[in-house]
Amino acid sequence: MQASQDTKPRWERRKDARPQELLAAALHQFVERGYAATRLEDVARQAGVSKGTLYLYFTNKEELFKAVVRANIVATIGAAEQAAAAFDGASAELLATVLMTWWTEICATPLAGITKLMLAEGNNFPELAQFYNEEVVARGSSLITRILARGIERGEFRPLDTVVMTQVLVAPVMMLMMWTHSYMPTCDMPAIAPQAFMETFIATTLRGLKAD
Amino acid sequence: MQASQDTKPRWERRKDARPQELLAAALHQFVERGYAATRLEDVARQAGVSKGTLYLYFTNKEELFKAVVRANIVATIGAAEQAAAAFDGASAELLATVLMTWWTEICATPLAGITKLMLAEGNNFPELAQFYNEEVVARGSSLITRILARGIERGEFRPLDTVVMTQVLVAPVMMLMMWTHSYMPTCDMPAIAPQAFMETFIATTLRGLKAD
Amino acid sequence: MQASQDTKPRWERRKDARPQELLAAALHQFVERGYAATRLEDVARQAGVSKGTLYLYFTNKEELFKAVVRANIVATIGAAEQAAAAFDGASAELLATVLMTWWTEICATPLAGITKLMLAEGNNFPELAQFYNEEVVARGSSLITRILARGIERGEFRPLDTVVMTQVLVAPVMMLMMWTHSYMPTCDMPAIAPQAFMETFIATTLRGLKAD
Amino acid sequence: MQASQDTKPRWERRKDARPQELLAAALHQFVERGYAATRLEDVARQAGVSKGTLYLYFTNKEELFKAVVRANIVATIGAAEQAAAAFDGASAELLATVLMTWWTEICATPLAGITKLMLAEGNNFPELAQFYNEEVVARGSSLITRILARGIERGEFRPLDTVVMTQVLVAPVMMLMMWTHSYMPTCDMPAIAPQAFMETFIATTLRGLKAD
DNA sequence: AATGAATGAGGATTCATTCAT
DNA sequence: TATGAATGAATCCTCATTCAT
Repeated sequence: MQASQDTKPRWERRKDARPQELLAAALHQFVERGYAATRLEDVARQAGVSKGTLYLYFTNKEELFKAVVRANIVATIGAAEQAAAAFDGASAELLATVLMTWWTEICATPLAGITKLMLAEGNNFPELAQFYNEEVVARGSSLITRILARGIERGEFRPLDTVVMTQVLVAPVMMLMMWTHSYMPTCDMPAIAPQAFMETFIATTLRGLKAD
Repeated sequence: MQASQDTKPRWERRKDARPQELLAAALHQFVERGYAATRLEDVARQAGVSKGTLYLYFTNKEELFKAVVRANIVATIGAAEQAAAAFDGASAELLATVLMTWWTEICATPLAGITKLMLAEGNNFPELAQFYNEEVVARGSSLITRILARGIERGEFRPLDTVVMTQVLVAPVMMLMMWTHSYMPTCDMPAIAPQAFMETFIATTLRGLKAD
Repeated sequence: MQASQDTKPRWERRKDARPQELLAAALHQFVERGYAATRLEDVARQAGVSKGTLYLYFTNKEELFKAVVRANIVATIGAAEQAAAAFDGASAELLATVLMTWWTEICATPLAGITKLMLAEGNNFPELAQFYNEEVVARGSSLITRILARGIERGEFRPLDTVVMTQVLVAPVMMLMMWTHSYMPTCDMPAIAPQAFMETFIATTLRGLKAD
Repeated sequence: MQASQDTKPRWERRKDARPQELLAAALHQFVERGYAATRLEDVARQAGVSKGTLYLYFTNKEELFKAVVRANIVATIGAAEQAAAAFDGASAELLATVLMTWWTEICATPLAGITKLMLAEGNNFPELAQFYNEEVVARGSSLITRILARGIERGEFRPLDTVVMTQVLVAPVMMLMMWTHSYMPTCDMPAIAPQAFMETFIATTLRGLKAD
């Protein structure tokens, strides 16, 4: 319990790392199995602690899941919001940056599995769906919508319905995440190449948005 | 339960109708809840029978699910295969017909929920995934691939990699089904208009395929 | 099922034969699986009738079992009792005859499986055990006891405790039946030869009983 | 639940004792009811725990049964094997010791009920039958066969077929166990006296085996 | 803070028995 | 008589959650 300057005994450093380890294990299991099928015992085992310990840090399964989302996705969105607010250059560049950040930080990482999970199981867990909507979907969408508005306002983008355009931008990427985390890649169909998909998608979209 | 002029005793009409009623109820529940979360008791209740009755018609949950797929999706694919084999006109028309059939018979009906379910839970039920791959994905993909080859052979379509092109055709539609059956439509984001999506998609694609 | 010269219409002959067919099927299943593990549906199927039909002839599983015992074992005991009552010769011959009848009619037939079944499951079905005791064990034992008494009375057998001697006679044979119907014969141990066992057993016993 | 001087907290003592308590309860239930008819809930209740607790210690019913056999019968056989290997005296004495150990450790205890159970239900549970054959029947038989061979080799026993003789030795004892655990002892027939049976059996057999 | 033993509600499946036809 | 569809109680097993230590 006593604070100390880096000279902490190993078990204490351990204690500080615990939540991180638990969240990492939980992310892995949720992505691997889905929400309902994830057993907290497996999460605990993977983190090297007992099942009971999990409950010292997280009230229940639902809160554990929310914490995973907060620690990873929400944090990333927050950072993006701040970066966007501070950004001073061309809106096209800003948009490209935000989309590529989404790609590199989330889509191309195991975190994409969370998006797939929400699409897949959201109906069965309304509370989770609502949480995810508020903390992730709404904030993320709104960030993009605001960038679009900024571009239009500054005469960089053609005038268009920013909300609809946000959808047009968001949907394909979500679908790509879904796809890469379903069993489909395993099956006979030759794989979709996500990297190429994203690059083409962003390039095309920015061209289409350009004023004149 | 409704009276009818059928000469059979009500009891026997019942027996004939049972499998249909059970399959309908099962489809509804599977689409509503997903595979794992569907309780057979709920399926039975919705069909107006007891739990045990289900087992008179279907060996277990897995077979029930397969039966739902066979009775609906596989049957539709079979019909499409036959129609395609008998078709004599332009390949573009054939392709458009097959895609629109897919749309009207499956995507635009509750059956789309089955596709979503497989994408969502296929990883957790490998046996189901294999079945679905063989009976649905492989057959469906192969049908489209053959139509593309037919078009190229007849000089109607530009020469292209038919397998990759099949993916390009299939993936967006599967994604659309996924989307319409996730909780996302419920959320703040304005809905995607599937009908418009499909029409645009087909028109664009056919234009892109045309030779010259 | 085969035609015959019987004047009755086929379905009516069928009706008369039904109980026999059902009892035969039930015997087969009970011996094969044991009492608890026998499913009435299998009995019905083997007899070529529906499950419901079984209940037209037998109130329930228990009564079906009792009927099997009555139709086979009890009937045999009854015949033996009458034969014994009518018999006029040497007690040793009578005893040998009774034991050999037991052997040929029961031990060496599938009926031995019923004895095994009672030994194996009697504890779980007290009502059945009591029935079997009264109708089979008590009557059978008492028949042998009376033969022993007759032999002693007529000076043919040494005086001895007839009840204990009955046990000595009965137990090994029951054991033999048990043995031949357990899974043990399947296992590595070389098989016991029941025929030789019985012949030796009877010969030895009669020698041992002889007066002087 | 009883207080004790053990320094461990009651809770931990409990944990150590649990498997034993569960095995004891399981043995009791299996012997009482047979394998199929034993409900795991009853085992749990008798051990004073809930259904779920059982599954903390044993994967499923089958493994629970195997554990009962291992902890009791297999262990006893192992001890007998070692004792036999270390034994240095007359083969007749060794054989008598082994048979009497079998008697006192198993036949005369509730464990005999396991033998009865296997004879009674082995046919319905092939996996269990195989396990029991390998771990108990084969090892036990082989132990006796080796003792017979030792006696013959050392000129103590008449030359004879050791495998057949093993059967002659084993069968009656198994039958005795069967008998004492069937409902038969409850019935009208005067009881077999197992103790006397075994003593006579061993004495007679050893006499018969003696060379010259 | 950490443990891990214990719980018990919940769901898939089986089968003796009933009953409308 | 005969059918066979329907029932529902019974049982195995799982897993989120609790709590004594």
